[in-house]
Amino acid sequence: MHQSRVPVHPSRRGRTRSEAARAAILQATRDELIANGYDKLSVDRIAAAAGAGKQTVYRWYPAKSALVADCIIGGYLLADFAEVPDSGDVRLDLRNWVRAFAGYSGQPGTSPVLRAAAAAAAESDEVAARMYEHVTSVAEAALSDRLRAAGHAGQLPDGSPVATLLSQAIIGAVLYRILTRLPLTADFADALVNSVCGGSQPPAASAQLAPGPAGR
Amino acid sequence: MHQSRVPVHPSRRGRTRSEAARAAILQATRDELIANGYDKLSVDRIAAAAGAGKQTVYRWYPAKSALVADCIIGGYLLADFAEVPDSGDVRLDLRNWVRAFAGYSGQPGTSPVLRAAAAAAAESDEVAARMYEHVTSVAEAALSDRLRAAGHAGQLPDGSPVATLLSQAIIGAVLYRILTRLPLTADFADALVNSVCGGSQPPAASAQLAPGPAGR
Amino acid sequence: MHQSRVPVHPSRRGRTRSEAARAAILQATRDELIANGYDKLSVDRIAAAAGAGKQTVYRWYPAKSALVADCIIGGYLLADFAEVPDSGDVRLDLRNWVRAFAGYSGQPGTSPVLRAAAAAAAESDEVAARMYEHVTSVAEAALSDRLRAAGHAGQLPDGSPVATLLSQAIIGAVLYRILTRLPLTADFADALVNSVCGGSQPPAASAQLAPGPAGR
Amino acid sequence: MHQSRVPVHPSRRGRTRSEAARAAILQATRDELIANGYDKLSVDRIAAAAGAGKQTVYRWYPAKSALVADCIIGGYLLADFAEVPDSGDVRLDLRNWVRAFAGYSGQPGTSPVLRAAAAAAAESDEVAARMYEHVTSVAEAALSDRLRAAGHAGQLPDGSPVATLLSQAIIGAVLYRILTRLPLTADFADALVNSVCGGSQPPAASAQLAPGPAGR
DNA sequence: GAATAATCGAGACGGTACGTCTTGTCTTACT
DNA sequence: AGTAAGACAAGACGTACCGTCTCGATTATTC
Repeated sequence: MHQSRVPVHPSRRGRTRSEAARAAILQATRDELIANGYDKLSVDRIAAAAGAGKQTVYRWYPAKSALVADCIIGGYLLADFAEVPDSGDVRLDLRNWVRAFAGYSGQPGTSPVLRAAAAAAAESDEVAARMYEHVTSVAEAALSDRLRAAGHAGQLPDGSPVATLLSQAIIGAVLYRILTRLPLTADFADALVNSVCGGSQPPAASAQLAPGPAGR
Repeated sequence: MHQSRVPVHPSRRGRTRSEAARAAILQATRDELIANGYDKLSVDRIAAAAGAGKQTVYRWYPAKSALVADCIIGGYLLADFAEVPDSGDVRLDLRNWVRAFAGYSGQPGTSPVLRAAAAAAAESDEVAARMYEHVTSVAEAALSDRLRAAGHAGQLPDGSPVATLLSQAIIGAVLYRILTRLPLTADFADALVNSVCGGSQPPAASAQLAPGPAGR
Repeated sequence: MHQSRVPVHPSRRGRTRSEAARAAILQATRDELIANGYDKLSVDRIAAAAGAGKQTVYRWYPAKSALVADCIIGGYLLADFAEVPDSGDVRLDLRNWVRAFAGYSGQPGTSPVLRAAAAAAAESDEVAARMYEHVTSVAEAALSDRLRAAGHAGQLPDGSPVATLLSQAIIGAVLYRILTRLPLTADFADALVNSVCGGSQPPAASAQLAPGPAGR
Repeated sequence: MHQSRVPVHPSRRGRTRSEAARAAILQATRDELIANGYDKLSVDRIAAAAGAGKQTVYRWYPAKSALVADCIIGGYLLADFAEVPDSGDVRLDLRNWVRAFAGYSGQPGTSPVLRAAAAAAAESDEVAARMYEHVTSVAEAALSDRLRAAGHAGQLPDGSPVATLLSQAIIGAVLYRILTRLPLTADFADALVNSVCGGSQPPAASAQLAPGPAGR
């Protein structure tokens, strides 16, 4: 997948590429995505909305799917969930992370874009790889690191595979609910963390948590 | 979503709709899906391969996504994972279920189709609802029932929400690995179940863990 | 071209064919022709408008073009111009014939149908043959007979070829003006007859005729 | 003194339209027309044969009938019959003109195209107007001019209407024979001119009519 | 009368073409 | 060289129509 945002030679012959055009294109892509969804995306419409020529779009991105991938990767779609703070209480931290994501996904226009990301990943191996590399694996690693630390601290079963698989289970559950249109509520966040981390949860720590009934 | 396989009035006026044509269309869709993937699906090609006219395709299905949905729902794509046998050992049963799915997804042509299902669900609310209703919610319920039984048996934390969320976490983890192209191996199956069900602790430890948590 | 209006065996087994249906089909064809023109003709619409099934249409007529041909031949389109009365004055008789045709073609809905006849003849050799046989050759013969009689009477140059060619010239001129949308007025009728019969016109006879300025 | 130059295309922005593509489309249309006739014309086939996209066809021509019209107007179909030479003998000149047309129409592939022109004109008012403007009215005017000159020379009845109507009668007779599939022979050409221009009357009769010297 | 058979309206069928839309490339003139 | 505009080849879309086939229902004739 082509990606050369920074010119190799800062001063080269001819007109310099317009970052403004690129930003406008990504913004227009996001708008189109929210308005029409992934399958109705039209490069013509994006270019027109961005006030750019089609060639400019294709100069930056080799294909529509790459454009969508960059739109997501470039932070135009997903806020940063690469950080899982360590407060000492892993369940609290995970809960907050999932709650943050749930809150983010509840903002208008966000769900269509997340589903577009899923659709793009489903359709193209390259996009999937690129998106995994820059987005999901980052979140997965952040969760995994936090879980590993918790394992060392005795809050959870120790071991790298467990941390990795739990991370994937958490992200997967979120993904599943996005695709099935099940709501991502704060209650869901709590219940999810309680469930997947609940097996070895010390009763004391359990008491600390607000149980809040899980939405379906 | 259009769906009228069973005539409401057994004595319709015109020629009866050909179930054979419908079956041929679904079969051709499956073949196309395996060969080219969801985004390259062509109704022209499907109709030609099925020996059907395009109008016949559109008489049965209003859009490509609905066709794919019916292809999956109709059992043309997903073998039956609606059953989770109860051997008494929930971890064993879940492991076997995930292993079976992993093995199924490893068959040639299956992954593209599963990704197509994800893409179709991502693109259309209606298809997502229809697919959830007939496919994923069925698997989810099967897993959930088994987990609930395990909760009653004291093998896992009790409570309906826990069973539901663990089911979604398991399905979600599988979905996540399908979309990210991470391999679904038997080892993955084992590690996933161990992780979300509280590690591979011996039955004694298991008994230790589940004294009946705080409610639900 | 298939044509079996009269059953070979007046009493055969089974239900008798409905002449009412056939008449309704021709009437609906005429209406469609006037409303939409020849190229927009739809057998589906004709059948629906006639309250008939498509098969009934195709039981009577092998194809759309044959239907149009029969519609015209059967008198649903063209009134009878097979008669050229003989008053003794050939110019007067021709003038009246052309005037009658001009008047007929000026009736609402007639021109589209005449043009449809031309289009049908242009597109199909069979239809052209059938239409020539039943319609134009009849008119041509009627004109030709009258002209031949005039030749014998010394009013025009004698000879069969002259009569035939003049007939074709008269019909052709009318056809030309229909296709080019030039108006068919009474003045045109007079001027046409004066022009093509004018070469050997005795001055006395000329004075008898109202010259009336020819519309273009 | 400055002469402000106005470019024909005052700086159009995008790629210039390809006249080559247009020519290829017209050529392919002509070939299709000869091969299959007007009603079997397929824009898909034309585009494929021209090596052009369908959109390019529709960018130039709004509909099939307009394409056919341009094909004819552009000289791809009708050789030039806009000239009627003046040898002094009007019957000779007309005879030659009709003979030339008869010869042209006898060439293989010409008749289907002429009938297509008639069908296109019959089906569309716009096409009829366009075709009359560029093709038939030109021929009509050429004949008319020659006839008017003959009128002034005393070879025929004088008067503009007579010239016009005779022209229309000649073209109409030719059109009639094309649509009815009657052959256009040299004999027909001679007989037609003789008939509409007052028969093959002997020079004496001719002298009677035309006081001016008829000869050369 | 009962059986048989051709017709009827209705409408699905396999095909073909339509005219539109979209993709990714290419070609203009302008900056 | 980069840019906005937009034409280009290719090909899928969803609709319309053709002429055929198949329904259940409706007349007729023949047994």
